[in-house]
Amino acid sequence: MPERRLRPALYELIALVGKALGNGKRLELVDLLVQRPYAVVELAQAAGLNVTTTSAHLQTLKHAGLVSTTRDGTTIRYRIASDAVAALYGQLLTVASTQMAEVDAAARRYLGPDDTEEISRDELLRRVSAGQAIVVDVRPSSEYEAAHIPKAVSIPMDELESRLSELPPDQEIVVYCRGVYCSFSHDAVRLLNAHGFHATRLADGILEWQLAGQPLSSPIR
Amino acid sequence: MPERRLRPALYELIALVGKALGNGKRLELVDLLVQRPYAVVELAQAAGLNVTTTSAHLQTLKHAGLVSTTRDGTTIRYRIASDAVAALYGQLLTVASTQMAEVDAAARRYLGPDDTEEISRDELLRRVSAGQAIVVDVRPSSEYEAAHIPKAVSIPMDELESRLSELPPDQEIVVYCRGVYCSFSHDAVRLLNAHGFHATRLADGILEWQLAGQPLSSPIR
DNA sequence: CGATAGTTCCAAAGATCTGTGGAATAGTGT
DNA sequence: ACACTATTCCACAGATCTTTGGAACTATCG
Repeated sequence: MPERRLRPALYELIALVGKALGNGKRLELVDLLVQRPYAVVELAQAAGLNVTTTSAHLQTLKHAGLVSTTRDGTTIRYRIASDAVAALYGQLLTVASTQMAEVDAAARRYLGPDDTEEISRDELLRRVSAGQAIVVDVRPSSEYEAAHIPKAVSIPMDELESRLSELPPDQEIVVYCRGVYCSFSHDAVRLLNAHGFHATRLADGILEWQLAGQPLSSPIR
Repeated sequence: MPERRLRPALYELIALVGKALGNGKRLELVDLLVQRPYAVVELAQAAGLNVTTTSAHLQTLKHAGLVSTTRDGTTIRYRIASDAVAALYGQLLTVASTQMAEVDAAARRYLGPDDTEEISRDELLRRVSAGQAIVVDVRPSSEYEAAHIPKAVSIPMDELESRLSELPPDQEIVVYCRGVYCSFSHDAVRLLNAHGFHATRLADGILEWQLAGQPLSSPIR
């Protein structure tokens, strides 16, 4: 049994998955791809990278089995390879936020002051089914179209200020976005409350919603 | 809002967790630490590394929040930081094995031919409670002592051949070890069957058993 | 208090990773 | 076939990671 050589080789291969998750820019890409399939140029712009670099990162993710591709004419669309990958990413975020104090500190800096009220998934469901609250999805509309929380309406963050009149002034508004570290929902709650609405936000986002096995609405399914 | 700089910083911090999982030797260390707390010298020997390198890897894991330490006299014992970390490692193995064909191939090379019968966790429980089978834990006895499947007996792999007389020749024997990629159980089944026993193995190991929420026996708990 | 065992710190060499322009490739539409 | 768009391949410079001996710490024990 020549296992003295085979075991390190096996673990080195598994480590490719870890390596793929070991770069901030790649995590930003995964963060987007968990929401919906994206083309390379879109990802490059969203992550603030040039296209060549983005392509290289995507190759890394692909070799690690985390994403897959489909050709659509001249563009190539990358998507998350399976639900197991989304679960892995979610678990990575969980570990990072619970085990690393620095992550928590950086998250607070990024998301802003702790001045917004958050509610749990169950609480959201409860308030919505009681007719107490309406749910607003502040992600880009393309992500809303890919999948969203049932009954949520789509008002992308960058349109929110100009579409305030569509919202009820006397009903609670629950906003949500991509995940725990998505800043849209924090910003949205601040904006809404500044305009006299009663807004709260889902504590995490649609990633965690999905991983918890909650139902989603999506066009084809 | 200067989030243009804060978001990359946040993801770069989270990526430390990925980086920590992005090295084969560190994964081998995590694989051991999931079983029980270990001292640095023990880990160095088990992973085939010199102590300095092992210490450096452990620092990396610690900074990523994956392991924690306790001092015990002059030795420092490393342990997995939380169940969430074990779950993350388990999910990493799941993704690697389901999404990367090369991992599967390397696993087959390492674990040997596909000549051993495997059974599921539920099947193990069924056969044991029906009195059909006995369960043998072939991990090192120290790991058995830390936690094991209820009713399992401990016969470490390197003692198995000399302790065959302790086993019932006419009853099914189910062996298990650390996890999916642990070779002990495969080798044990081959050895037992070669000596005329009827042996099968648990498809994965105690890591997956624990992550599935199955009960464990351990001295203090 | 000096000797010892276990661990970490330090510095340096070699390997690997990251980001970048420029060139190459693969479909689309004219 | 040609121009055009989206993506990937290539090569290189700069940064980061890995491994290793040797020195420095820290708790224990005689």
